[in-house]
Amino acid sequence: MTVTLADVAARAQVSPATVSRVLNGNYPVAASTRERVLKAVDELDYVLNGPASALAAATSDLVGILVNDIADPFFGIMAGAIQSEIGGPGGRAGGERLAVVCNTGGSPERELTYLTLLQRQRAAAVVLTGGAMEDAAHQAAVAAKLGKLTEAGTRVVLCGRPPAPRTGAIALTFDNRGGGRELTEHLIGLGHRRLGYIAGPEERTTTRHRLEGHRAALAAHGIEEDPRWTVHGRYDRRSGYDATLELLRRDPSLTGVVAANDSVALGACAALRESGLRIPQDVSVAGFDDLPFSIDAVPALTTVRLPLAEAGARAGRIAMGREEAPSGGIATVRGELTVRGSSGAPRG
Amino acid sequence: MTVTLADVAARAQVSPATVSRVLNGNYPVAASTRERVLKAVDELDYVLNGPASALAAATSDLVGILVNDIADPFFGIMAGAIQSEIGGPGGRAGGERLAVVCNTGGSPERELTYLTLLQRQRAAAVVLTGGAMEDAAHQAAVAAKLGKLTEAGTRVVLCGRPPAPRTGAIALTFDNRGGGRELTEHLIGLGHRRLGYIAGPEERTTTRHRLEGHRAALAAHGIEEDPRWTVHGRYDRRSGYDATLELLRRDPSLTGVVAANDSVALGACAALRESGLRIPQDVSVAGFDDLPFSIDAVPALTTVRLPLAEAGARAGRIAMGREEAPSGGIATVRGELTVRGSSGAPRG
DNA sequence: CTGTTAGCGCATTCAT
DNA sequence: ATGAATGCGCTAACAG
Repeated sequence: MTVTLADVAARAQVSPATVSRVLNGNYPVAASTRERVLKAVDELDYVLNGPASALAAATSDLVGILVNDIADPFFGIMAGAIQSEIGGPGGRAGGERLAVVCNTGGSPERELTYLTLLQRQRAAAVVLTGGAMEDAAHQAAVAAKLGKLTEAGTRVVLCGRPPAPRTGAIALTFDNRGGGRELTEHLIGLGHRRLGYIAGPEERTTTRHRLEGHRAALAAHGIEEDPRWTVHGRYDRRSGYDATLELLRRDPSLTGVVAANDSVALGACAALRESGLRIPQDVSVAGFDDLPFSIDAVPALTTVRLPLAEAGARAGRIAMGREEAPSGGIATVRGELTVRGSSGAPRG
Repeated sequence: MTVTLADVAARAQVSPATVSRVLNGNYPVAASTRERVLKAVDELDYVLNGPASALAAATSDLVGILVNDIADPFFGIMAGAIQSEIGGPGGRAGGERLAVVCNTGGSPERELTYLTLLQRQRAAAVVLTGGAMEDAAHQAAVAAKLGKLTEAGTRVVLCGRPPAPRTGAIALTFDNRGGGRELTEHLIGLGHRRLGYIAGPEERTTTRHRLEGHRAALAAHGIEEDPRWTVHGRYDRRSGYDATLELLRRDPSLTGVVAANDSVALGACAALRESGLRIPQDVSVAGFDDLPFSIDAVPALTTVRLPLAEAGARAGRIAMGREEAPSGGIATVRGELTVRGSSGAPRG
């Protein structure tokens, strides 16, 4: 019923081994026989059995990419760049790898389960993107899992994620702290002294680092922070909207709102506008990431541009062994302060 | 070196068969022995070999989701919904399926290659999202491939894509034509007679259907279309920006711009604004899809809301056999006209 | 350059 | 309820 390699061999009048060799292309085969084999493959409409092949060769062509939220372009852009370098269909790499993205939805359990599933499949490589959860138990579990993966020969790369020491994983981490600091310093430079901060979910490295950068800037300029000025939420628009209303309620005298990311900033803008406040005349707004839509906000968002596509591409190349890993296994990717219309001098 | 099922069996003092049975859970096993086995699994830190398992069982737990552009939330939202229903980690389905999304980048070759790769892996199901390429040869090739997949027992579901007759694939198609028509009728109702249209890439079903709806509306109201009023581009912001400038150059008297989707509409807004035109007082703008950011445009975008998450979830359930397929294997999902501030009466 | 031989690790009959 | 035996389809030595 289902066509096997043996069928192809019979039709091409060669041994199964020869068929395997022409299919894998990593062994010398006479041009004439190769053609005969290819012809038989075509005629029989044969497709290689992936599991059988993986079992026999003890390796697979699966490459996993883990993302926290596939609906968020932040991850989509990275994932797309990684995938294009993995070389799957149409990629430059030639080999036909199955680059697949797995959506954890920000859930620790799912992250771990996906890692196990990928381990099961004997994945060739795994790339984890975005911030990590800060729960100690979970971090330990992930680290253990990553250690096992690298030990088993799976290349593991972290992209936009803090390093995982002693796991063998290569890390390309974003300088969220530095970016956050630079951004807030920009606002302080404009004269702001009363800044609200809409943070991401607690227990996330990205959230913490960006917030730390913000606070470092305030401290460096002798500005004492009011506890009312910080609100935690999710990384989405709605969260920014709600949090901004809350901030306004707590302290109407704020002259600026710094958001965890661009989506949150967009929600903040909406809330301010609906509250009858002008941006930036009454309140300045800043985001983070510089996603494509940020330039279309009105006014355009001041933000920190993260080279998501570049970082993803590099992570993909490293995962494929086509680029050398950074020395020490860790490289820091910096963001670039991008000033646009949403930030200006404070009122009054 | 690597732990196998046999090792577990030895440690638990049972036969390999028994270990297999407790792991798969679809066979009666005494509670006491089950515990012993599980304990051994835990102690040895055993992970099932996916390829071996798939080979022996002749089925795999892989489910593929094909998207045209993973960086576009249009696809991200659908993919996320599909994945959550597939039941992978944390999904409601219980089973541990590896739901993976593959990014074709809109390339026909990649689409085909991914399909082949998934076929190789003996995927349990495949969901194809978004519009299809209209190249006849490619469509035939895809149809043939889908036929083989369903024939081999892989469930194939099309989500937001036209039906593929005689392939055994279930289709949940979006009513792009109806949505496009309704949208343009809304503008005509406001008094518009000179409407520019920024279409997506040619040779894409989505592009054609939306454009056909637009033209049907014009025809129904006796409006003759000027060939200068239609421009083709990509489904992104930049394309909308460029196309709008081009439209303005060709005919400055246009009173409205209808865009292929929301991202394009955002670019159109930017171009209009930079040209000193007010929205909607000077020119009305409309998008399609109602992606999350559309409500944050200034003014908020008039668009057609597509229930992406709902459709994706349904597609996922059908792919898992947890929901009955629509009668005839085809269901049409309608969009909903969503009027917001970007559309108004024409000037003058 | 090509054929032969032996498993890869597991799921499944068939027994018991 | 459990064990023993067989083979899934392929690749990797090893010969020649």
